[in-house]
Amino acid sequence: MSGLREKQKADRERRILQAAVTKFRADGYRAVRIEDLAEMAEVSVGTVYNYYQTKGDILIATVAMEVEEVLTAGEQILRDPPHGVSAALLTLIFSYYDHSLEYLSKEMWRTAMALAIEAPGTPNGRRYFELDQRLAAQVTELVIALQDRGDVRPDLDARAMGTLLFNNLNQMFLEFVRNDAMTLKALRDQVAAQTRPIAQLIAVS
Amino acid sequence: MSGLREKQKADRERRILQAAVTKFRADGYRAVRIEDLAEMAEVSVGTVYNYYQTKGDILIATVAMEVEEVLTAGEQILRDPPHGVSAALLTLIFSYYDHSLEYLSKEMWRTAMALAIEAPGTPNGRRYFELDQRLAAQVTELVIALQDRGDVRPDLDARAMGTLLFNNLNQMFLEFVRNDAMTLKALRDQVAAQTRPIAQLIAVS
DNA sequence: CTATAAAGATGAATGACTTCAACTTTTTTA
DNA sequence: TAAAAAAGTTGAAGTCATTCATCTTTATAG
Repeated sequence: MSGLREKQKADRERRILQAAVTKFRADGYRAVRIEDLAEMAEVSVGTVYNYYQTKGDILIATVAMEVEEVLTAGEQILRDPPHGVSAALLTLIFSYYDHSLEYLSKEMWRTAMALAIEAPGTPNGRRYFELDQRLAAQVTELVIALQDRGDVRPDLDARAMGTLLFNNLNQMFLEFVRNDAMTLKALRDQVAAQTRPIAQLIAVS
Repeated sequence: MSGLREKQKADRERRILQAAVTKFRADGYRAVRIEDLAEMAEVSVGTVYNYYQTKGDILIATVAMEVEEVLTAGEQILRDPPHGVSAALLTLIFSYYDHSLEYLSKEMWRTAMALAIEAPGTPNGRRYFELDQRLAAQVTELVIALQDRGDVRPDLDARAMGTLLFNNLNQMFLEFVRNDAMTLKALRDQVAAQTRPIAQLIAVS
């Protein structure tokens, strides 16, 4: 029970993921072949498939790491949201957006989102979706916090509103990564224009 | 200038698309090989690629036909929307949903959406998103119509609200096709729960 | 310590999309 | 009508993700 095997396994998985992060960023998802990852990680092609079901799963695993960071940043904001419904919502949303391109390219986002849609049954497809759910839950949490604080009408269905706001910001992010020419500023401005009217409507008069 | 060549080209393209509609529905997108389509359309594999850039483009072309129908059905509703903001919005949204599975399976939708995200630069990738835009515009049109009729507050930014509502219904539809177990009724109920509060907020008191 | 079993790594083989150089058909020119 | 040009078709070859029977390494049993 020395755990040698376990240690070797963990190490191989780590090396494969590390190779993926590096190569995908440098050359783009498409251009990277499994063989390239295997070579960099010093394993065989077959071994890559012992750790990840598909090439897409590897990408989603890298995206998941990034989203985890985004969620952590979101928690900070939830601890003490800015005053004003609109400001609080947009601070959270913009923090998502501002983090999004730190490690991942638009191409990587596109591919990952596409994979999560196309292969919802794979473990990492489910994982991506679960991350989405956690982001949506965070937005809902913020709405509830604003309600508790007395900024938002108490009779509002916070869950429905949180989901709606998240669906909007998520869909707008999708449009952003689809369009290489679209700037982060344009994304922010559009979402602000959509979110502010809602904020006004749900705020206590 | 007999147009024989033109006629033959149009006929081949039609035969390929027809084969795609039939085969994709019957066997599923994945299971159908380009060779199968070529065989049914009585052309060679290479010829299929003279008319469509990728296998995915063929699928998107079939989806586009369906969305065109959905848009037409939506126009009917716009001509005389039901009374009440909530009822009008949900009638339009449900008409989208009810049409969606008439010819296409969830798998086909998933694949098409994934492709449109992943390959935004291809002609049919652009085409899919143009259809999305037209659907969003239709929702916006409805909001404006309700405003003109005096059902919705005149000071509301109809464009922002229309986009937001569409983004929500689109994202919920994505969740629906991602999850094979989710029923059309569950989709309707969830979207209704999200749309009604908004409807109430934007309606004239 | 040796033998047996279990777990995991390996890479050649498979299968499907996509490409492309050669071939056919249609159109234009003379 | 015949030759030349243009347009389009063809399917074999190339590429890359994925699989699987075999081999190697690690763990366990005697």
